[in-house]
Amino acid sequence: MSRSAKKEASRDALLNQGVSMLMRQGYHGTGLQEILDAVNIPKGSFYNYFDSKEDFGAKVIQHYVDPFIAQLTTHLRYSETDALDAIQCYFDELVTELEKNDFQGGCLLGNLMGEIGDTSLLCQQSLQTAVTRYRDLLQSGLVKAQQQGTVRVDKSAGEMADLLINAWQGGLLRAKIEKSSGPVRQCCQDLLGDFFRPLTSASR
Amino acid sequence: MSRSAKKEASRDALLNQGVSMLMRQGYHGTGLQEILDAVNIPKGSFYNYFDSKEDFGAKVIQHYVDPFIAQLTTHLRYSETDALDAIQCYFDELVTELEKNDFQGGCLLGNLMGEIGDTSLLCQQSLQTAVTRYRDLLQSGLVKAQQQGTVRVDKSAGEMADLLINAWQGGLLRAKIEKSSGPVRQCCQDLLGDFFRPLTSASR
DNA sequence: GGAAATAATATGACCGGTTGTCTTATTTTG
DNA sequence: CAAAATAAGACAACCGGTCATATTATTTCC
Repeated sequence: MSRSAKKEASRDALLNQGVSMLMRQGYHGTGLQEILDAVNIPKGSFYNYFDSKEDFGAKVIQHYVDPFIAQLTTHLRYSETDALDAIQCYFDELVTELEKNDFQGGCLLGNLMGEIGDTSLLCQQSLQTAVTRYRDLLQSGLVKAQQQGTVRVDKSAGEMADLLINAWQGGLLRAKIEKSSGPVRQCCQDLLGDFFRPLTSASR
Repeated sequence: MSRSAKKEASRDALLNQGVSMLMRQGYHGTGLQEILDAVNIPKGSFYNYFDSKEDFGAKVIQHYVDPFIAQLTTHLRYSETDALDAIQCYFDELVTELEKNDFQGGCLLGNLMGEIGDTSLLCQQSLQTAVTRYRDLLQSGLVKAQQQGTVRVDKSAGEMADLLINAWQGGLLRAKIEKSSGPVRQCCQDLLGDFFRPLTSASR
């Protein structure tokens, strides 16, 4: 294994561990030592990979959101006929994952927005771009669904994407303290299954 | 001033300061020393008022939510004819307050749910009861609005209360990192001004 | 090609500061 | 004066960050 590849592997291990620990214990609730121990990397090496804890946090945020972007992208790609269904399937997967983890953690973006959203400028910017990336992808999916006639067109896809993300975030917080997937399930049902639907003569 | 009244005053000062600092800097991001200094109470005295930092956090949560309950209750009381309007006015006030604070802090409940929602059982329970109190009050307002015919009846008031709270929480997080009241305004408009409205022949 | 010199990287002890908590001492009260 | 409330300060543990040193890699020279 080449030198730079090994370095990249260590970086990745730190980021992965960072995602899981920051999500569960928060930014200030997680020490660097704790993360480094978990992946067996010496303390002194940390600053070979990242400039500071704050920089690390910002990188962890980007690392966290990548798989979600990929997952949603996949769903959207292989479901050209029914984008709304693709979105629903995607969120169903998230719910399943959440249940598997006993509702721990929730969403790193939401947690960090609340904790350090206005104390760390670096992380704030990282959170902004992460959320925007996610939002824009969701918007593109909703645009497709609009074109397919499964989603109402009298509201902009962007507006609906925002609402869905916001309600999902809030639902995740509730799910976390109630230890139940009820809140997130209901939120998806209310929006994707009702509010976003086009008005037909038979509806409601 | 009686002895117990003075003690109560110190307790209150600590709780008020706790609300403001925990909201802005988070639970782990705020030290007891910092809070105590701000209200000029010696460090050694802290444990005369609270059992531990965790206990303090739980009490701060309850202390935080009280004014919101009172504020919403007032709006609902003095607006027997239009409960939906009362709810809208209430949220408008919240938006104004948020703008006045330059979008800092957000909601203590949301922030702490994310940060310590599944690491501190004590705070988790406190968060649960606080959110439930708030939700139930909002639900009662929506029931009134349903009876007044301004809110659709084919969805339960509880379901809508949950959705509103969740979307509001998410919107607050977005507002915080975008430094804009857009997200929360839009969220209120989408739900109170559209989704919750009864279906009339002229709508949409 | 092999040895010596040089550069680059990895590391763990250590820094000043702060954490939450507790024991001990002082002050206040009835 | 006894009892209870309050304050002081010590405590060990931990924080993020630094740095001299040890290890490894690369280049230079014969």
